[in-house]
Order: sequence, then structure tokens, then C-alpha cells
Amino acid sequence: MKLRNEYTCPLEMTHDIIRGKWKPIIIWELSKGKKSLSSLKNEIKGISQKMLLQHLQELSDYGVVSKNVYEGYPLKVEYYLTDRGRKIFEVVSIMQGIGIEIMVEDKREDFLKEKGLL
Amino acid sequence: MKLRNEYTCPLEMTHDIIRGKWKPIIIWELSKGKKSLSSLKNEIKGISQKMLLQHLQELSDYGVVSKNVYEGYPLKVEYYLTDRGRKIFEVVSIMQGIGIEIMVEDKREDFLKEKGLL
DNA sequence: CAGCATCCGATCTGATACTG
DNA sequence: CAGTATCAGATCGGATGCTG
Repeated sequence: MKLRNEYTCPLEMTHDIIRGKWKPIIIWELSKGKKSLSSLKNEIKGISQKMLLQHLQELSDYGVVSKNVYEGYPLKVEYYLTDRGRKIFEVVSIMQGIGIEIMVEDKREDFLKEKGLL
Repeated sequence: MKLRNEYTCPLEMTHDIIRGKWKPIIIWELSKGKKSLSSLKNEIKGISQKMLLQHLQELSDYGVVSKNVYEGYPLKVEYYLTDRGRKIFEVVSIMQGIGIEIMVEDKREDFLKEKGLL
């Protein structure tokens, strides 16, 4: 667990958890179900394996993500959101909703339709 | 306006807006009403003037914050949330709520009581 | 009071190569 | 397939001093 004690307010703590560049999108993907490293890597466009692993490790330190490891070859590992992770997902979900609102207001419906979000 | 066009999904855009170290807390303070630079500086413990100004500038580029400037001496400037800023505040507000939940679950009620949040 | 410039260390991110 | 190590560049953040 990596959560600090010197937060000024609870807001800061949540912010600390999701601040990394790829963290919200990782949480978004994991909200759909358990995922292997490689499927996350394929689904998150542009992410490097290093950053993916590093962020998964940090999220795990925060108690947001956990994993099941199955021994044998090929290795199989499943990452998933913990209860706390599903709480954090509520924030991520609102971020998505507000992002859509702003894009609509910004006349970017074309983008949203392309993504199947409108 | 600083919002990019290459977002993969709306989530990324929202994340981009609030990622800076002090951005959520600045938005939180501004949600209470118009504020001068110096009152923000006093209310946000630990922030440097440089970061405060830089983040206000970025939030302004994103259309989240605006300001009124009154000529004369001493100079008077009021920062405030735009409509878009109030949308983003919804995210920040949820971040606070979830942060409180996590702290409760983490047995940090003492902290919350101290801050008058419980 | 509001705001700018500069210097510097810390942190973050990405590319690449390698291991079990 | 999952995970580690290293190196370099980019970005971020903080301290300080100066300006209108």
C-alpha cells in the first residue's frame, strides 16, 4: 500500500491514485472484466509494455487492482479491479461522461459517432 | 484553447484537464466562488505562486477558468469557474466523495473528523 | 497585488534489449 | 506470455528574484 498520510483532503488521495498518464484508461478497460497483460496492451492504443506494467504495479500498491497468477506454460495472469478499484471506476466513469458532454458542446459529434459513443 | 484533437476517448480529454498536481484543489476552491490569486495562495496549503499561476493559465486555456481584471491600484483580479469549469467540478466533487469513502474504509475517520468531513 | 523569468532537481515516459 | 533493467529525453514542480 502506497497511500500517503499527509493528504490535505480526500480529493488529493483520489487524484494521486489516477494521475498517471494511462491510469484512467487502464481502469476503464479492467472495468469490463479480467484481462491479461497482452490484451490490455492490445486494447490500449499507444501504451508501452513498461508503462502498462508500471501503472498496474502502482494501482496494485494502491489496492485498486489485483491479479491472479496461474503457473504453467504459457504463463497466464489475469488482472482485475478490486472493490476499491470499482469505487475508483466511478470517478473514471464520470470523467468519460463529462468528456462526452464537453465534446458535444465543442461540436465534436463526428468523433463521438466514429467511436460509437453518440 | 489547448484541447487536442487526437484523444482516443473522451476520458482522456477530461484527464488531460485535471492532471496537474494542484488542478483539482484549485477547481475545488473556485467552486466556492470568485477568488483572487492571493486568497487562493493562502487557501491552498503548500502551493507556490508559480504553479498556481501556471495551472490557472492552463485551466484557462482549457476553458475551465476565466478571470475579471479590474484596473487601478492595488490591482484586483478575480478568478472563477466557467460553465465548463462547473462541469469539471462534478468530477472533482466525485473524487472528493470517493476519497472520503476510501478513507473511511481505511479507518482514517480521525483525519476526516479533524477536517470536519465526517 | 498580480504576474513573469530563470535555474535546477525530481519525476515521468518511452525505446530497447534481455530473462524465466 | 509475463516481467525486469537501463538509459535518455521530456515534462513537471519548486525556489528565488524582479516588474508594473
